[in-house]
Amino acid sequence: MPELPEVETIARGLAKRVTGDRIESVWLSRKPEPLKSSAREIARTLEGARITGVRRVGKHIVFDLEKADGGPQAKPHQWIVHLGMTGRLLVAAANAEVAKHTHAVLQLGSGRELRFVDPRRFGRLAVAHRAFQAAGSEPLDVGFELFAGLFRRRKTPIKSALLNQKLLSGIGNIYADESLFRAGVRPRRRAASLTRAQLRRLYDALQQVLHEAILAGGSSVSDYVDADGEPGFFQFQHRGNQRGGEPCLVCSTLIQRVVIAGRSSHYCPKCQK
DNA sequence: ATACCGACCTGTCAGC
DNA sequence: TGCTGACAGGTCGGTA
Repeated sequence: MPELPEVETIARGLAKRVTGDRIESVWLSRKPEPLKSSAREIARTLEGARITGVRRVGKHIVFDLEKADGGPQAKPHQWIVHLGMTGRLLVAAANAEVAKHTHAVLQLGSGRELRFVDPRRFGRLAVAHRAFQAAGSEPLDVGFELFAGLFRRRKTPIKSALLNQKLLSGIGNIYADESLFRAGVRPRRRAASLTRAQLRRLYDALQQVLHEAILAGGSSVSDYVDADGEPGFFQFQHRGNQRGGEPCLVCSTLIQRVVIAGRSSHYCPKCQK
């Protein structure tokens, strides 16, 4: 589900709830484990650590950890969570029912639990011991010149380029379509064929869309925390991303649905060139 | 080196 | 009600 604005919202919510808490113990499910690091390595890193912060890097959630052993010079420890399509992180009372498809449970010093639930198992857990970095540029930090340079001489459709995490980290199907709609650019256009003016519009649209979505709390982040507090359910207004066959909200032309790089893509044939 | 495409999983929903 | 097939906001590895 989650793209940059959703992950940002989730990370902020978690930061508020678990920063300062200590991880007493860790349970990881057997089965085909959705782990990038070994279960032993994850457990060893997390157990006994204090969570000093939670932040977003690309589509990853990074928990910064402090271990009792190291002084200020100690190497960093981080728990990295990628939610995939259906992953969720829940802060729950220890006695709350454990949801189906729960793959990890962290018992916290506060008596609560941090749980990772992921029905489809596209999510990934890992630990990192050096500053974790995304593969591509951070969409909210990248300047226009760098942004434009990413697409130079690239023959792939602009939609594919936007989804390529090695170029920009954090954009997914929804926000790619939405920013292309606002910029008036068809998703199949070869990336290198965009004019400078179109790149400018795409850049501005992307910034605008991401900021709006973060302000709205993500597109459809529903109850990512159960237990204590704010439900965090918002609906972001998509202008472009209607279903295929529905009329464009701007010009009433029927929205087309095509498949690009295996992902369904919606665009208005009249508004987008 | 680059770019498609299927595979990885489970759940949901429309249509019959 | 139950079955089938299409689809879901993501990534990876193999292949061309």
